[in-house]
Amino acid sequence: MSIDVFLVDDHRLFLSGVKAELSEEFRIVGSAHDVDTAIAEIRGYDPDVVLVDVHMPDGGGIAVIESVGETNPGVKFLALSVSDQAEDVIAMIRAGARGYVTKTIEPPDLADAVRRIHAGDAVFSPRLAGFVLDAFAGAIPSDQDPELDQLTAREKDVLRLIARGFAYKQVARKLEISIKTVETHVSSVLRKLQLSNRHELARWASKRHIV
Amino acid sequence: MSIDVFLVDDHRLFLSGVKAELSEEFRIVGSAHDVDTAIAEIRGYDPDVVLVDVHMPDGGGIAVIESVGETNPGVKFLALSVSDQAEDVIAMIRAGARGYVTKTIEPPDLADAVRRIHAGDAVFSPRLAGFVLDAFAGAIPSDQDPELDQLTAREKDVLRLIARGFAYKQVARKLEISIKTVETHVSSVLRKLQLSNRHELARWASKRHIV
DNA sequence: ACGACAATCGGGGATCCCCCCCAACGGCTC
DNA sequence: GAGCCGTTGGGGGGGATCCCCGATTGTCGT
Repeated sequence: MSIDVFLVDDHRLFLSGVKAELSEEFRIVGSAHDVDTAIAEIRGYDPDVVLVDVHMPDGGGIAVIESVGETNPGVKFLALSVSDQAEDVIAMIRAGARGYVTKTIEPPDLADAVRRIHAGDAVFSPRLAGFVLDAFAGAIPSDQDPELDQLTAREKDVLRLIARGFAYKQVARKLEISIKTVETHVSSVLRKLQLSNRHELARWASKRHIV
Repeated sequence: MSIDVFLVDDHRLFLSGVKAELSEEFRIVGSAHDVDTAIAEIRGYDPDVVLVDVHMPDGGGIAVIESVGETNPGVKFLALSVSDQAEDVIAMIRAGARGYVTKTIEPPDLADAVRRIHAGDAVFSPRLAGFVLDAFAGAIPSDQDPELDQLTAREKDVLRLIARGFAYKQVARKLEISIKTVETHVSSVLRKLQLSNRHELARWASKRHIV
């Protein structure tokens, strides 16, 4: 029941270092130092976990994750990089990586990370954890705004549609009421929320993720 | 150099179970089974890690995390709950928890989680990891949209201001150009992005986090 | 030198948005 | 029943937006 691990890194020295450190505990089924052979070999071996470098020629780790992900959805990826840049982390997670650790990691911690990735965990270096948490927290505010409570049900209906960019006429048609009624509701909403026009209203709504 | 842990759970049986399992490895400096005493005692003990239940009377874990977070920013929180509902996870992370695990966790894994939380890691149950990753991936698209490349520099300037809710007149004043020029740019942008009016444009921009 | 294009500006007109005024109906509370 | 409020609708006016037409300047590449 050992875990099959595949390594991808364009620095061969680093590759052999990782291999040496992990081979005691895991079965290293293979390794590659460029994107194309990595994709081909991972498809063949179908390992449990792939450690993949972020920055490589010909597309980097993203290309590997996206290509393999389509054919071998069971393979889990752990990004391993010198970079702790937000955009790199985001890009890898978007591509489908289940974790991201920097190369400053200690060998025992890396082994632990591989185990956790295989168990289904998400793994991030301590420094990146806070960043990921912040982004996650900002992702879906969604809580009840007390300001929304001052609005009546119908006003909220109108607000939602206005926030989506519909013209008064379209809102009227969707709610099956007259344009004049839509105007009345919008006026009430603007007054209650202390806004001056529908553009500010749309902005107010988008900031609150009311869509 | 042992880790000081404080426990908060309104179920005393569960509380003593956790205490029994963790007391070998960690120093359990105290525990509480309601929100108010939890807040008071955590402030006094200033532990390294607090295990806190999500659902409790008088505000639940959120109240504990938010109150203590203001006075003792060094305290790290691990949410421990029977619920794996997305809204619970989001609420706790927003409050300031550094991790969230379900109570189905095995004792050794819980001990491991406490260690990782203390080390600065973010910890999530395997089932929650995918959810958190998805939310994170959606949080900041931010990558280069190929559609943005069709726009000229000036058009993007105008787009940014329109997206912020400014009227043409205000955009004109800010960019020190005529209203007519603003209209021309907006028209080009609308045509290139296949949108029909400035409201859809504002929405298009807000979805892409162009602000 | 010529064409292509970005950026600037304008006229005119159709439509949309915003804000006043107003009023009717139903439901609720006092 | 009288009053309050939500929801519905209307008139009219002034400003904002959108699209059609046009134009000039400057830069860049062939």
